[in-house]
Amino acid sequence: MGDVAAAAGVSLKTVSRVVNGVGYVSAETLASVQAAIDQLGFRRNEFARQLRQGTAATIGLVLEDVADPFYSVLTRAVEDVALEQGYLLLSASSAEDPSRSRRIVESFSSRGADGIILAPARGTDPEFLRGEIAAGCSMVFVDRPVPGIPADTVLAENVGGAREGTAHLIAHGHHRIAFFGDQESVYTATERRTGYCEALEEAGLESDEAMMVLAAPREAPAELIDDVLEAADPPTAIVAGNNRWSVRLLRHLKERGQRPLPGFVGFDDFELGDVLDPGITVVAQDPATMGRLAAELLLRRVAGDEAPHEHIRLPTRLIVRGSGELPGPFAER
Amino acid sequence: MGDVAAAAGVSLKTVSRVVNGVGYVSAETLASVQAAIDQLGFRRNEFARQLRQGTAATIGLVLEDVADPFYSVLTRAVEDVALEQGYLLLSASSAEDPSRSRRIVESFSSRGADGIILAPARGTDPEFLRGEIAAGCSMVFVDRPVPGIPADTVLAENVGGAREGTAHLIAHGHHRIAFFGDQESVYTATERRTGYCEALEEAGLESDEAMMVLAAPREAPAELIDDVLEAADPPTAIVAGNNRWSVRLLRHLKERGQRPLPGFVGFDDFELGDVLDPGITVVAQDPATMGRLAAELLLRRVAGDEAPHEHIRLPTRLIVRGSGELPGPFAER
DNA sequence: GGCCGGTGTGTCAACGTTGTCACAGAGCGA
DNA sequence: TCGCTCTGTGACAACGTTGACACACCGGCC
Repeated sequence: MGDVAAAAGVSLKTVSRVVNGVGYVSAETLASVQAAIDQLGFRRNEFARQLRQGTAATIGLVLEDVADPFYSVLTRAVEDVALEQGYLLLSASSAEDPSRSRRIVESFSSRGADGIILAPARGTDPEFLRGEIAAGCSMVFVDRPVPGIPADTVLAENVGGAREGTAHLIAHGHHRIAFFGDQESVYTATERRTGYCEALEEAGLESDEAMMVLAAPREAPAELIDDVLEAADPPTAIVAGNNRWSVRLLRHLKERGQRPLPGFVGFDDFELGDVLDPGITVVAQDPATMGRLAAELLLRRVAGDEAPHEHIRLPTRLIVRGSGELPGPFAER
Repeated sequence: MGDVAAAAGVSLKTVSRVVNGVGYVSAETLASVQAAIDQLGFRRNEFARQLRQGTAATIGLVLEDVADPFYSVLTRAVEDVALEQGYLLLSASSAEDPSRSRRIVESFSSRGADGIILAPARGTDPEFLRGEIAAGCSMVFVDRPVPGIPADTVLAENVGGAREGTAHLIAHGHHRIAFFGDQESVYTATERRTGYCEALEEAGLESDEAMMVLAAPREAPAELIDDVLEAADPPTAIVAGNNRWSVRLLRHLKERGQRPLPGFVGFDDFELGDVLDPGITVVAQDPATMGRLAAELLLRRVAGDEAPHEHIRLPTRLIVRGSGELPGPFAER
């Protein structure tokens, strides 16, 4: 900036005014400064600006894995909001590892993130997060909350959605329904299992531990699935607790050549679910809206909004495509 | 840092030494400084550090759309390399819009990105990129190059892969094969079409413009597809130029209830391609390796590696699953 | 004429860190 | 004893920007 000032024969401050478009600058001064800027290829040094201003117009996004379509769609929505409002977005995958997640949050926060949208990994230390918030880094939780932390949350209607999906199978004549969800320590997994159990109970059906698998879909051994499918009293229908489990199970069923196909309802939609035959009935979430709302909420906080914390529950939507309507043994006709 | 120094009764510089673990500090001084740091919850201000050091240990990643599974997997791989080497990753989707892409690159670069991995949007101004590189921001192009720019590239074997996929259909008795690819201005689209044309030519088949659609898969009207499928001399097989087109076409074929199913080979693998019936034969790329190699290459450049630019071509792999082996009218038996 | 607000420009300090230099004591070999 | 290296610490400037403040000029109004 000094060079530009010298070239244009003005003071540093005047160049600063031109660059930022604030304050009074005469037309001719402006022109000569602009010319000097263009000629020298000057670019404002953001580090110095950030240091001086104490802010970086940056937000962070930490979620389990960008390669998961649920999160990648959410990421894109956050990106769009951030770009629109002139914020830079930092993002990283926690890989569901609390220490990696913590490292990421620390690095974002020390790099001046004004706020962070966080899908907390299971086992995240609440005290740590509390400290970050106290240090001035706003937080919005998406997909999963951390109980007792003063922050906004944007979650899906996990219990209600899973209840509806399960009830849908029951209504089509299934009484013996298996549930496959993520590890017990994952919030959404237990919420959705709760919804599943509620639906069974409402229908007067007994829930059976042997019909519930809670494990990481990527790591669960195939035997775990076979144990359920080949139980003495096997299920006639399946509820998948997330899109990873849906894909895993559908692949497994195809490999087994399972016939007749069990009734199937997946939580969270996934690509090609409509193209499979039968189409896969799902309880769809809306990751794009989730991301957009979280980003807008966070940016409001960053801008100084002190209103009470919001706890948004996004409704789910049952999309009927065939697999959830395969008649069970107790179907009316 | 001043507060810590005061609390520990030492100079600023000594605190700096403790924080960075460089230089000589006596055990007891270290202990008292550490205590002061912990007590005050001190965190180094990265802005000031960056200003002083002139670097931010940051790299950027700009691609078309994180919500596209190809790019989301690539992103995850880049993330992992960056994290491993202590770099922060900035990433954003260009939405295939040159001006958005440019804005993103500028913002990354002015925020001190030491280098950028770029999947250049079609129509990206080479002069602009040249300027960024001259300004000290290393670049690695993934998926698509920008001709004439001094930078490393990591690309897929587009021509060879498409040729192999098309030849595979021909070998199974198809002589009339349609090609659906991205807009003509997209590098990979024309490369893959070239491979497709080469395979036809090698087999002594005539290529027919009416059998080639080059359009954005999201925006192409359904009639465009129907025009091809319902041509006077309709295709018996289809090559899809990317995973977006594969999904679009498979959905379209299902909606039409098209029978018999045309032979089908997709460029780039996609989730559930193996679960569909028949399984979808694809020419698979390896986005994770592409991302990893690009990130490693970029970090080497950032670290000062001045070796000649590398131009890596990642091989593709034909995965046979059924749709590409449906016999065509000229099948031998 | 004196005062005012609007316009245009410059000086200076400060943001928080780290590299350079300086200094001082201890240990040691010549 | 001198000079050397190793250890431990501090003073100070500099990174490039911007906010606070000061100043000077102009036209208009009482």
